[in-house]
Amino acid sequence: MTKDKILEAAIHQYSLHNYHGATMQKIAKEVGIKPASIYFFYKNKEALFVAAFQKLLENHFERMQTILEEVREKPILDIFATLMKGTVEYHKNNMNETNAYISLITSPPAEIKKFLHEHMNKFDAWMIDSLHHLIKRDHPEKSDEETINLTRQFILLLDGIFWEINLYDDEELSEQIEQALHILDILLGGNNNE
Amino acid sequence: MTKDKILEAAIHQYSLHNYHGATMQKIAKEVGIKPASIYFFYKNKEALFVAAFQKLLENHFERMQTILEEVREKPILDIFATLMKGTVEYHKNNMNETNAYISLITSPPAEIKKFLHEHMNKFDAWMIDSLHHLIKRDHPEKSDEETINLTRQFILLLDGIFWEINLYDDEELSEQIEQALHILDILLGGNNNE
Amino acid sequence: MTKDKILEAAIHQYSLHNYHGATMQKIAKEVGIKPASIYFFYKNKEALFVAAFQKLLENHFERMQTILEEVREKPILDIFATLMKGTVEYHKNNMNETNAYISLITSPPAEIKKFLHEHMNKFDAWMIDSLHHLIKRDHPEKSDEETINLTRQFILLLDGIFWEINLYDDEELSEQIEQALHILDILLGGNNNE
Amino acid sequence: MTKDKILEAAIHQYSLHNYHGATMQKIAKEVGIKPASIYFFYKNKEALFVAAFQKLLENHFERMQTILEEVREKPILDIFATLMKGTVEYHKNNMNETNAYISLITSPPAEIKKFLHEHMNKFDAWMIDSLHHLIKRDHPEKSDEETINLTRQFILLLDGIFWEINLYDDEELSEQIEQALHILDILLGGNNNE
DNA sequence: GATGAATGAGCTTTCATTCAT
DNA sequence: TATGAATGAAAGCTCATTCAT
Repeated sequence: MTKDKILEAAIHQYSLHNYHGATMQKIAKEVGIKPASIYFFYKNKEALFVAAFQKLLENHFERMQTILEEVREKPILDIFATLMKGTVEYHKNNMNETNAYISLITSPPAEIKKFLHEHMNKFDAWMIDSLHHLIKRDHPEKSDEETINLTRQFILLLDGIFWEINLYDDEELSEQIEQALHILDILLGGNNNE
Repeated sequence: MTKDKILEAAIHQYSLHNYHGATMQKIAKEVGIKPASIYFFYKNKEALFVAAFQKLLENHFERMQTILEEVREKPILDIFATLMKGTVEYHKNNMNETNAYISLITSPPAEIKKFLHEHMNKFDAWMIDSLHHLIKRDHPEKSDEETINLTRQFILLLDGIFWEINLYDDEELSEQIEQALHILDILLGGNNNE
Repeated sequence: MTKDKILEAAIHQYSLHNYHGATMQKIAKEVGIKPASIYFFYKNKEALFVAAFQKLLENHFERMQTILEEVREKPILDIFATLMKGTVEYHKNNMNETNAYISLITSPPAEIKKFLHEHMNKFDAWMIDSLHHLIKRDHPEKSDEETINLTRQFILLLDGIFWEINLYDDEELSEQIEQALHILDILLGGNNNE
Repeated sequence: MTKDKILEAAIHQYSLHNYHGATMQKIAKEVGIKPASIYFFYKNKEALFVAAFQKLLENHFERMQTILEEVREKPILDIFATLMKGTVEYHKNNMNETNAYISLITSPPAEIKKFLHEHMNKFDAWMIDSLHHLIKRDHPEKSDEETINLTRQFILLLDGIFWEINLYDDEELSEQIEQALHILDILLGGNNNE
């Protein structure tokens, strides 16, 4: 559908050139229509991007949910590993969308700020809740506080890896993931691996 | 000096609106001159921003060096804590410049890419080298491999905290820093909880 | 059609002020539109003028063909006279376009140079061929070499007259045309006029 | 002297880009000074170009006088030939100045029009007078009218050659000069081929 | 649904010029 | 003599948007 193609093109152009650089011209060209036609579907540029950003955030959320769903039967350390590697892999393969996501978070247009905040809260709550539950499943001996802390620590490490996607090449990044997983192993009490 | 004031205004406007939104008009207004005057000092917008980005990266480097210099006499865990808190504090107080820095790293203009890469390498090498040396000082019993791993783990946690500056409010961020320091404590064998 | 009117206005402004002085503003004003509208039809100023110059040269060619067509039944000396007078008359009445043509030939913009050269060759070949044929018609006794020389001599005299349009007023120019025709009369062997 | 160098640079830039394209910037650069410095010598751009054009015309006049001076002892047909070849050679070697001269004549800036007209009259009178005298010297049998006509015819052919400098390459131009000299030979009654 | 044609606003940039030094 | 610094004006051009078709 044209309306969706416009949305995707908008995200793509935003990832390449940011809001001011993502012109209606470029978006239209990517879709294969004329700029005037966009106005049939969206009132103006602002409305288009509000829609585009919402889609972007929903995509991101759904993707993380899918990754988690696929590994929830495995032991918790494997889940941690898969989430990290899955995140990296996805972002390496979708640098454009990732950059758009980062741009959006670091300098969100005023119109989307409220929506963005709600999204981040929802996402955070979901992640903490899901992981909390899974950790408990494998480590019923841990207290609630311990479990929550572990969740937070995982998220911290995941965020570290996420940011380093921008900084390191593949090999270095793999090493950093190993470091993260090693830390998680220790935190889970598995450092008695000997 | 006008030339420097233009550079600062360029960084500021870039942090607020990104490259396309940082117009010569706005930059000139911030300096208190007319747009045409900018061209006396810089050939064109691109040249101005190449200069601005170089300055931005150098600022960032110098600042980290300063922070480290001020705490190098303290024990290593304090150094870790100070570096993290110093980084967060600086960025919280200079959100504009931080956002400019993040923008620059996540979507660097083609002209600055080479310079950016060199900078990141230099910065990384300096950080690893400095921390390596300081860890050795306090923990001479650790092997080189252990020390290097520890350095990498610290950097990973620091990057996590850095990215979370964008996501969390002050209180949550403090908690995350605590988590990070707790992990580092464990990794240093501090609370060998046994 | 707007697109054609823009072309004509471009030629006119070029004839008045040369390339740098023929501003999009002035061209638009002459057409009765806004400058931005020109860019709907032509990519930029350069593209507009490439098109304009091509049209100018084609106009010039067609005009000369028309003049020749109208007199081809008359004796050769009359043809010579008509071509000369027709050229002068046209140029006197269209000084702007003539000046544009002269400007174009004396300092052609780089983009049109190739096209210009091809045009001049085509024009030259056509003129030599046409005249050659007509001279033969009236003077079958002349050798091919003589005919070709005569053609060249006519073109030389025509070029002299063409340049003198810029130098002399009407009366003096008429005298010079008389001189030219007198020479041609002699060259055709008609100097036994007494 | 700087003042003269500015003048020369102005002529050169004018020949390359016409009045509007000959910027103070470019002129200054060619001289090796800053644009502001030009204003010490000339009130403004217009004043500079009035001076430049006057110099250009004087140069042209002097050059023609020099050429004539060098050959005045030879027979008249040689003088004709030398004038023509000298003109072509000079212009071929100084295309820039020639183009400036042509530009000036075909579209003179309003301020110089009066001066230009006077110059052309003076130049014309000088040429007719000089040639008239030299033809008489070699052909005392010719009437005044014949001599004047011959002068005019020579000028006509010279103008034709002059214009064709723009149109033809070296070889074709040489041929056209041969044609012109052949005509002049006939007009002088030289090869009364019968 | 889609677009050709048009435009006001605003962008980057150049230009001639000024003036204190 | 010469220039560093500055600017008003205007250049070429882009952009979001409109509207009749």
